[in-house]
Amino acid sequence: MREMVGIKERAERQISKAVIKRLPRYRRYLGDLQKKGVEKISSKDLSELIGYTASQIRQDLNNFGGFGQQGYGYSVDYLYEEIGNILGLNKTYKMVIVGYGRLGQAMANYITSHEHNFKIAGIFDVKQIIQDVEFKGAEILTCGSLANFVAKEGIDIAVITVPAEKAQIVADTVTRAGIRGIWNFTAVDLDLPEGVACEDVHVSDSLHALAYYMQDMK
Amino acid sequence: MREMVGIKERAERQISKAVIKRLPRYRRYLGDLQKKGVEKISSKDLSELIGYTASQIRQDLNNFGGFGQQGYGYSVDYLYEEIGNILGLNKTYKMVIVGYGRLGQAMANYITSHEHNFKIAGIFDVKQIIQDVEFKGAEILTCGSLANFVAKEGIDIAVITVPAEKAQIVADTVTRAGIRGIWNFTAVDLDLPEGVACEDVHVSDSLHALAYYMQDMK
DNA sequence: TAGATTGTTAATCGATTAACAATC
DNA sequence: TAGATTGTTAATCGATTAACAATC
Repeated sequence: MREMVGIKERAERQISKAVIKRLPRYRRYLGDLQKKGVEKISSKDLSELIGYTASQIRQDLNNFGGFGQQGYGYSVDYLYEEIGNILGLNKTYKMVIVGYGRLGQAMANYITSHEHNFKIAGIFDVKQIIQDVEFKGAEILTCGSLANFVAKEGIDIAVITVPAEKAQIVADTVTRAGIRGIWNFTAVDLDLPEGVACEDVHVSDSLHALAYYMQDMK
Repeated sequence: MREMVGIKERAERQISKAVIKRLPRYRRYLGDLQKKGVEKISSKDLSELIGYTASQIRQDLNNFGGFGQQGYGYSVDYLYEEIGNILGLNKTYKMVIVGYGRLGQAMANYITSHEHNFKIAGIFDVKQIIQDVEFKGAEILTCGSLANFVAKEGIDIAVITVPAEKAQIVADTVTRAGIRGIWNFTAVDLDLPEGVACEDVHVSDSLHALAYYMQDMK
């Protein structure tokens, strides 16, 4: 009886943000190893590579299951795959990019060439863009049709690369249209309803942290 | 005697990354309040705005000094300024952008229009770029002249927006030329000597974390 | 089998929150 | 002055590290 409570608690205990932030990094290093043809790795060796303690690596992974084998280590292929599954990278996601300035273009490029689980279904901008009217199969449309497009096409993620002042209104629009995730590149913390996931890429905050650490240096 | 040890320890104790990451965010909210003409704010009210506990806000700030006034709260102007000082935003920084693809262009735009403490002194790319030969006063040059430029101009920060494969070699180049900080946009963890600060903007990791949180939702 | 290395529990460390005396 | 709110100490909570039994 006590054991069952323990198991239940584990299953329901929600994983801390710190752990989740480390998962893509593990996966990245495993991908590199894979490319080098490495077949297995121990938490100790991975630790030296990635810079977390072996203990932390094992703890992190065991939040989700036992992926290793005693006396052997972890299969690189298998662990790469499993971390992908944990992250939800066994699915594909339909995206819209909202704001097709240089940053929007950069992200469109990046996603199509490097993130094969993420498909750009549409690109939106206030301006009707003349040249480059289609981006590798994705339509480029004006913002007026955004809500409709998201709802009709069942878009999962909106990439917000508009000027900061327009970020919230875009978020409201896509939220009402049923978006499930927002990838926010503006220097604004969006106000979102429950059930909409959001990841912020606050470049400004990052730059200011860099300035801080540069002082420390000298 | 015991007290002095206490004081010394405080002065030398290094502030945790978690605290530093929150500082730009505090400053951002204070900037917003400033624009709205708000003159003072209590840790309680700031807490409601920003989503950290009042206790945490006071703890964070008191790592660096007592910026408030009992019974009153914090002066918005003064605290904004002080956090800027803590972050090192009372100085200006000379930058180079290395890699002038769409992402490099986006960051050049962003920095010149929003980050007035950061000056782009030069932009570098493998290709000799014909049109747009100068970017608001910054020269656009080929990578061959990068090392020389960094050393001669006394560049503080290199913004690395090249393809991942070239990130480390660029880092080595600017490091040898005496750079003090690197703002890294590639999906690579750079190997850097002591004394060079680095901030990573790993968009891929961010996107994969988003995928994770979307599962949770539904 | 013996050696290696995991999975997991226990110990430690650090960060967050609570509480309250100091003081504006 | 009385009320408000900080600065700071103490308590709590959570995350990381250490240790080791399980086991391949």
